[in-house]
Amino acid sequence: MTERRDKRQQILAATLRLIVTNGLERTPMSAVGRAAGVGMGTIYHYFPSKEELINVLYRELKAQSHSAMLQGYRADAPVRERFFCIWRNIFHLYRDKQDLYRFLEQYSFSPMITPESKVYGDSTWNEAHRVVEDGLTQQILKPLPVKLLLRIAGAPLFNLVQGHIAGEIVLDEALIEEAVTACWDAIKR
Amino acid sequence: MTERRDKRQQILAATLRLIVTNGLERTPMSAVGRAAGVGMGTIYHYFPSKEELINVLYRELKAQSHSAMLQGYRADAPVRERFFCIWRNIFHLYRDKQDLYRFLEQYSFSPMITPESKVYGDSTWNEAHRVVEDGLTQQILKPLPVKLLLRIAGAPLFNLVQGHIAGEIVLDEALIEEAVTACWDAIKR
Amino acid sequence: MTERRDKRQQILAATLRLIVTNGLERTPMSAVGRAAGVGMGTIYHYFPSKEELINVLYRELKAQSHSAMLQGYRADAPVRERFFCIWRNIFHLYRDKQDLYRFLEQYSFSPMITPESKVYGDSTWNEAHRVVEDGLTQQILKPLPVKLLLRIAGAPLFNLVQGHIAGEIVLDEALIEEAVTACWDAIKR
Amino acid sequence: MTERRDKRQQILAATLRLIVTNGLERTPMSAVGRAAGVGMGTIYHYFPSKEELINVLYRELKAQSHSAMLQGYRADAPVRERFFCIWRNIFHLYRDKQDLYRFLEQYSFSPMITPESKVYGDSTWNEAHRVVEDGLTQQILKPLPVKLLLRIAGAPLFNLVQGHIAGEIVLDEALIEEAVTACWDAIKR
DNA sequence: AATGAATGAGCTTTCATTCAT
DNA sequence: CATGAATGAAAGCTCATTCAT
Repeated sequence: MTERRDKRQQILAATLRLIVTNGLERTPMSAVGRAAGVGMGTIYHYFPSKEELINVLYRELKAQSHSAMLQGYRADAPVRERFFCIWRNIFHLYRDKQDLYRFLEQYSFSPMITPESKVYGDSTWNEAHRVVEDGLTQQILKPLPVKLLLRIAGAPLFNLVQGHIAGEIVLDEALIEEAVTACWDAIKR
Repeated sequence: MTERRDKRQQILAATLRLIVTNGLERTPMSAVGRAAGVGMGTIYHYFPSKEELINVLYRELKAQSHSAMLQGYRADAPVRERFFCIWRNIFHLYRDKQDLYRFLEQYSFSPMITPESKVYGDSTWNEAHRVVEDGLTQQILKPLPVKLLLRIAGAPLFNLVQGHIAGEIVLDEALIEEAVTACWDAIKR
Repeated sequence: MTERRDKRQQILAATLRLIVTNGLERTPMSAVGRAAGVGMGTIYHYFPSKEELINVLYRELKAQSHSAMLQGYRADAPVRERFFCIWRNIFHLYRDKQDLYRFLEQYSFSPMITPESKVYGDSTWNEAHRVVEDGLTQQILKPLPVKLLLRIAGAPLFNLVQGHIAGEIVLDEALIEEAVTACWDAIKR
Repeated sequence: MTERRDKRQQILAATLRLIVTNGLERTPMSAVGRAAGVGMGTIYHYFPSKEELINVLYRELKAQSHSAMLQGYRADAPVRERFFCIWRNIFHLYRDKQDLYRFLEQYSFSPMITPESKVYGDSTWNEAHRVVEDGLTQQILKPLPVKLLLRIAGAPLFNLVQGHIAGEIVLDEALIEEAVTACWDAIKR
């Protein structure tokens, strides 16, 4: 039983590693098997196809983002504090788990990710969504569509980590604080 | 010959169309030929390989962004006005040429785009870079690294158009104005 | 598994047969697969590329020549007898395994045969080399460089089999005896 | 008119050069055109196909061999002298025109050379044939089939030049003399 | 006569998936 | 459960040949 989960996890971990390194189409299933230390056919016991393997990986990473996002989160705190908590968490997550970040960055919009997975992925943002709604209700934020506010404030999360990976900037605690503040400033009244 | 340029342009146009529709790896060269109305081998008269074709396309689209970006731009205008001009232009461009937008969105970080092409693309931002520098000098903007400011204010350009394409929001003139304002608010003092 | 070696051998045999019949460049890998009774992809389990397949074949045939060459060979026999033994063996081998002969004849100097394979092949001549050296030491042979003597005496091995295949001459035992004598006469004092 | 012959010759020369360097199948007609300084289509004014081009080249080189072979040849000289003259000439020719040598070595038995060309090529040896016949009549040579004698004595012509090109031996005048003697010894009574 | 852009059949090679062991 | 040899469709690319100019 733990064996089973182990193999499954090994396969997922190997897939993530290989894909961010070599790209989706340059990662044959045989290479995944080799890197995971299992036979190629074994992968097909856990995942019916490469596409499904990728989609499962996508959803697991999204779930990981989701729980990381809510570390130390208190639903009863003021809007601004909740916003800062989530944004900080995401910055830390992406900065520290670059494989996760790179995968989501590159494949979130790939045709290989099915609409179902995308919908699932969107739900990751449920809590952020709620924060923004509350901010609107309390008239703390600009009176614009929620989706718009979320995108405006959320976009830099990806973009800045990219700058970090590229070596353009160094996302230390101080800079993350400035960045979150900027995100907040963008949408606050 | 205009003929010559025609064929080249037909190939590039067909490539763009097919790739944003089906994805890079599901766009065989034979399909490009068919869609462009030329023989498959003809593509190889104009581009030495699929990789180079993609990179040329990338660079041409970047160049297109660059010139669109500076429509109606006056270098002697105040910083805020220059910022608004560029940001508005990009929003319009991406919103109205969704193929261009989608391509850059999906493949800017693909391993198929060479580092040379990426560097080429970066120069597109020269003018935006200058605007931010001027803003810093005049103490209009937050005292943070230029690269950071650019990424914070630039990230929504992509992200919002995505929302527009997904049908989540409608990027009309009013909303673009709000969005540019939000971008500005994120980095202004 | 004997299975494994079987498939490998089937592929090599089919390759040899097809190449001597149709030529290297008119032998697609698909035809090799068909003739060997295996799928085309299977060939690539055993050989990483067409080039390597050809080189392996080349080396195996060279090794076959090598062992055939020393049938009934006695290293303590007189130089002349050792020379006759080796030369007779080669004549017989080439005459009776024309595919082997034709392959070596046509592709020994093809750019597809790598220098490494060529070096490997050369060692086949070690024993002949030794015979000639002994002949020089014993002053039975003309006082010329070993390499020169070997080439002078060795050249007809290929050329006569060619005449046999072309139907110009019939390499029966009597004629082989004459031919070996002629080779010997060419280099003896 | 001379123009015409010039272009034709340029094409043949370029073909020879490219083919011995890169191999027959890695020498596209476009490369021939480029190297010959003519358009690709022009080649087809002079030669109906690549195959015919190669065959014409083969026959021209054979003709060149033929005339080189008879330099200073006197049909009324003694057999031994005539033999030495022809053999010496061939050695010199091959040694000094290595492109010619390499081409004949590699492609004489290629399936691309038509039977007609091969027959033509064989006629190159007419005079050598006559010498051997005379040698037989005068009972100077071993009583064996002419074809056999020719091959035994002729084989080293190719093989030794190969050693020269490979750097194993240096075919200077002295060594050529020894080699011709060895060829003669092989077939003389 | 001379050109070289255009063509597409055919090549080598890859890889998701199956299945006998 | 686990394996990995076997498969063959499909990819990128080459090049002999044609033909409009």
